[in-house]
Amino acid sequence: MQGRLDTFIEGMQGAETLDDLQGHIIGLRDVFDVEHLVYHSVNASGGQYAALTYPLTWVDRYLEQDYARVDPVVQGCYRRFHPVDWKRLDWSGKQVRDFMGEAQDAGVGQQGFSVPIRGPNGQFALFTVSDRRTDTAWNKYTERHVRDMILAAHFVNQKALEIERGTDETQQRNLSPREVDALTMLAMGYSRAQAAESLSISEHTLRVYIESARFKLNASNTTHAVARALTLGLLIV
Amino acid sequence: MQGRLDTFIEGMQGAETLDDLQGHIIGLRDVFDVEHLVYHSVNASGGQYAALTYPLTWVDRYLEQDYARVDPVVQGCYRRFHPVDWKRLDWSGKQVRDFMGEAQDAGVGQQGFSVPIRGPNGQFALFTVSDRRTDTAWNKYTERHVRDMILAAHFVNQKALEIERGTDETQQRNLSPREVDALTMLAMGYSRAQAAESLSISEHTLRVYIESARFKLNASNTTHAVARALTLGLLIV
DNA sequence: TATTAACTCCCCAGAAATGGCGAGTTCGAC
DNA sequence: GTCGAACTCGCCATTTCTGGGGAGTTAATA
Repeated sequence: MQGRLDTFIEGMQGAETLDDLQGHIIGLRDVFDVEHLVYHSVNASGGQYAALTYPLTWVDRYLEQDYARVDPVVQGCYRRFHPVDWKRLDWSGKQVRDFMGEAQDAGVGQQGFSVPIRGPNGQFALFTVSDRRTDTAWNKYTERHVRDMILAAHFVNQKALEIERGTDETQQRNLSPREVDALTMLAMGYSRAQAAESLSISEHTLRVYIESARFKLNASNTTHAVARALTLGLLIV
Repeated sequence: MQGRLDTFIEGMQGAETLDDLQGHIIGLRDVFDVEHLVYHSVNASGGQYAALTYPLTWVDRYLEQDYARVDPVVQGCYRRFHPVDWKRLDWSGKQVRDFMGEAQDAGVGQQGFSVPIRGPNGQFALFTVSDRRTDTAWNKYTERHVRDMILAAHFVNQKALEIERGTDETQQRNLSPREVDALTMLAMGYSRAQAAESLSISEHTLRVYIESARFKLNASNTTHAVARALTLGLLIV
């Protein structure tokens, strides 16, 4: 496996389009010897991109129903750092059970293992393998291959970012230190008056920072600006 | 190396305090056979934690001068996904050159290679190795060990998160679906009126959601509530 | 079935944020 | 040495939020 994965990563470097990547994902499924393999990226601008081996009808259904808001895999990985076995997630709740039922019917294996991946500007992606092995076989399988999956997740995401924006480096213009300060205070719950006092500047100056930050972030109001700054990883609250 | 890294990762699982981790970091330097090795995390609560082999005087100086705002390694990694060789970073600019001079004097090797790591809630960390090898030797070294460094970075960060908050999973407070909807709309920049229309409810109802969310999140105003929901990973914008 | 939580609706007054006007200093970079 | 970008200050009118009341319906769960 180690050798095949290395070969795969090298081979993937040639990919230049998202279609190429989709092809590699299918190849990767064989390398990992599982039934399904999914790479799904959500960037902070709301754009989604997926390369996967699930049936397309299920993908359509998933998007149409906005199942990402229910899917325990997405919700669980979003608040974890380390990869997680689907069995460890919280599957209680009516909506979730209904969702799971549908997913089973659609042919998604009952076993699954997902690796959360995060990139600059609040990018979030998932690398998932799923299968029908028994619990014991699956435990043994995942234990043996966690590291391979972490690496595969990393390189697939790196390639996807590179394809999407030409490089994996983002060209976002930075907020000035004072703009960061201002938004940080607001994110901590201070009112404008309190924030201004905290920073020892006039409330008006504070407003200038907020507005220029709003402009840079393309935000329509203060809350939006703070939200964008947070999801872009610009604030350390 | 592969074998020694595996052993290291297993050994590190026993670490229970940050001091333990510091010890492992020193051990890891030998595994990687470099002069310095640094793990530096900035968690979402603003606390910083570092485990490293640099001289402490340099660390103090770095913190005191808030050099993270200047350091091209931090700045560059912050907007990249893939690990990066220090040579590829932008070292122009007066402040940066001064900083580099000081770093050299402090004994930081001229060669360096850093892996950006991101966790839930905007956590950001760096895993860095630095050395004094020649350019060619360093290129060969980094090329051979990128994957090892990615894995080491992952597991060190996972351990650090686990130590810091007991688990790598962030705590969930249950906002109701409508509360999530409401905060999501606001985080996307909608005004209350627009959000209410989007959700097909009266503006007043929307207010009820915002206020109950504010209460649950212990937030002092709408912006704060949205910020907290985002950093708690409750919203996927 | 009982109970809890979520969901939905309405009014008013005071507090806070926004939009639009302008202006001077300092610092590093080209 | 000019240029741009960051930092700092003020006022007024308008819009938007917040805090304080109260109340009925559905859906899940114990």
